[in-house]
Amino acid sequence: MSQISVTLPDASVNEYVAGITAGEVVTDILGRKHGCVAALIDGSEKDLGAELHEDCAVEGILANSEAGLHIMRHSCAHLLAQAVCELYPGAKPTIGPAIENGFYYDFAMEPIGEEDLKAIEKKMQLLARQNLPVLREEYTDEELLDLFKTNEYKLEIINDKLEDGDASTIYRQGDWYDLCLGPHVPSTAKLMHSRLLSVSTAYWRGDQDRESLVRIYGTVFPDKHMLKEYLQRMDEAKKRDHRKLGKDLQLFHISEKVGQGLILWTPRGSIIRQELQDFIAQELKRQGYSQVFTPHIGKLDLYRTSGHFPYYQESQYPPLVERDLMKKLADEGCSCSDLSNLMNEGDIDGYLLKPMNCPHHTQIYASQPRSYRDLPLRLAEFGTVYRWEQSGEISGMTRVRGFTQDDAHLFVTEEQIAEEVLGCIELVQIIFGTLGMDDYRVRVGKRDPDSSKYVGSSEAWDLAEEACRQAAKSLGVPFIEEEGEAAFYGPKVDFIVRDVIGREWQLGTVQVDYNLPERFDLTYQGADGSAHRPVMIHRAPFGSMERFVGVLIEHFAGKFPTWLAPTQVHLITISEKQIEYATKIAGELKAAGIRIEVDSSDNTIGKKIRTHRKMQPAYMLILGEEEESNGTVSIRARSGAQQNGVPLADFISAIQNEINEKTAAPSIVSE
RNA sequence: GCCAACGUAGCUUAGCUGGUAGAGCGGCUGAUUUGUAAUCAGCAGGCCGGGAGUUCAAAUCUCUCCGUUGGCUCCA
Repeated sequence: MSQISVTLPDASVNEYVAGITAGEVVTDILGRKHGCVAALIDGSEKDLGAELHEDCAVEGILANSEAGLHIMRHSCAHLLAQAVCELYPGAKPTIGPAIENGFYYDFAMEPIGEEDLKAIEKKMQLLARQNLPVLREEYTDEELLDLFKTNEYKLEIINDKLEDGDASTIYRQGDWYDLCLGPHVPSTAKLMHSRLLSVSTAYWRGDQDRESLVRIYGTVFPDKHMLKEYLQRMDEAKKRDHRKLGKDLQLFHISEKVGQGLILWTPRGSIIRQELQDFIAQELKRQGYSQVFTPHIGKLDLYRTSGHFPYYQESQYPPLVERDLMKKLADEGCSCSDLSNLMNEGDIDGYLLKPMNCPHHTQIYASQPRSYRDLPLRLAEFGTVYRWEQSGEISGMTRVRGFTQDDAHLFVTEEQIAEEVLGCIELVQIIFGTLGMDDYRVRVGKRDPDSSKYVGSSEAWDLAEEACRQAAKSLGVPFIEEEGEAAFYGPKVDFIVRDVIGREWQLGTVQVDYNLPERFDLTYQGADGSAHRPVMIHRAPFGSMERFVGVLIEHFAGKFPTWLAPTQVHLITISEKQIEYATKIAGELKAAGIRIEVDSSDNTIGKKIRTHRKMQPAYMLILGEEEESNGTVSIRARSGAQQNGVPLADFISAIQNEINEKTAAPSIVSE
């Protein structure tokens, strides 16, 4: 019997009999309770059951490693499919990959509800307990086609693979098997700690025109404890949902009567927005921006010139057409599609709710002759724009149909691009830094080389993409470049943050645009006396006020830093005897510019604290006999920590300092 | 837009297979004057998302529209 040399993770080499399995090697080096679900053989992931016939390097993949979790999730998707197939004999499994934090599996079957998940879960547990070995089996193409002959989805996958010349294998557990490349855990017993999370639907192969399938999401962990911890974390996350907190803290409201995706900022939410706007306006002043204001609508022709009208018609509110013209067209028997054609051709004009601010800003630029000495010209506006988002996409404040961008357009010379893009990016960093948002990623969006939706010359695109890449590089944080993520008019640098449920939102964005200046024929006179074309930079550090505040609510879990808190200090009297004292203190705080609320009701102190905690003021001041006779206040922090007997003047100067410094969390009371 | 689930007072919710609504919180009114996460009592709030249908009878069944949620698709 021949021997093979197996290199171990510590670089030592062991001799084994050829044909030994990876699992046996792992057991040999780590012991029986090795906690591995698969193995790396010469760097590629394989089953523990894989036989070794040649010299190689072997390393166990621990269940609680990233790679190990991924394999478990994938295996658990199989377990789910097995359970579903046993419970619903008509169900046809399609695909079921591991995803971040879990897995899903899509089935062609009759719709099921959340309540059905329990039974499936139970079945999975049962199958896990049976400790079914998960076996890899190889078949010829013909055999594979035969094995899956009743499942047209699997057949489609197999046929695609055959076209690509790829071989495939199946994995078997008990009587059930699935087409899969693996690797998988050695037995279903590794999948005891799973949980099904939700059921929804998805299209076969993500194609709207194809069948819709039942998708079941779930997750799995190596032990009970990790599963519990994960579920608790998800639970916590749900409590932070800005849609819930927005209601509880009275920050915004969406009325069916006003319309889907249209945010009504209530007084408390408006304070946050206003503070943020003031903050950014201050930075803009420092960076040499000019404030402008432009109307909410513009002529269709403006957007024909900019290209937005033809490019993004399906995501715009329909144009407004003059009443008399409408009537005339109607009398002439003009149909809706005729009208649409007339508008497309430019034969009739109308007005559009602005989907962007840039076209308006180009007209401010063009309002007078510009010299190179005027550049860069930086025009800033909190501009409200309207986009007809698909109804199913609308959600809370993060995906809406009307929103206000903290927009600006910089008109620059080509030489100024790099520096100005950098300035924009720094602005984003200042904002994110101040708010303690450090969990973001940066993406340089480039054009998709295979698509024709882009405008402008290829040379201009190359230059612009390079400017964005350089700017992103200078950030000192990792960034990725993604093809196909550019706007139709130019490349961009996006700042993407995650919400508590793990969804990603694009917030800040900086975009280089060679296109609009061309389309609007914008020029400036150079030092050489001839006309040159400026370049436009679009940038919005928050992205939109709605989305930003939505994400911010979740980021702070409603516990805003003092400078943003809708009410900063709540005054709580112990009894009616202190009403006068509370009124006096309230007056002084207000005079100091602090946002307060006074509760002098006859509720018990416990009740009042309970009630006011919910609104998350930065501080509560407790006012009783003791405070009144000493002329002091007792400060209660959100945590419950308290500092008694503080002179009011001391508190005022401390909180003012905290507000001016935009301290990330209230910190006057030491814990 | 597509698929699915859901929609009962301001909020959270009870109401089984049809017999026209119950509660807690909040609100208001009293009593109470309180030292740190719910003082007691009383009162007022509902066209059960809108509309249509089936039925002697609909919050409960059917259809349709609106909205919400979870996904899919999309996101200048």
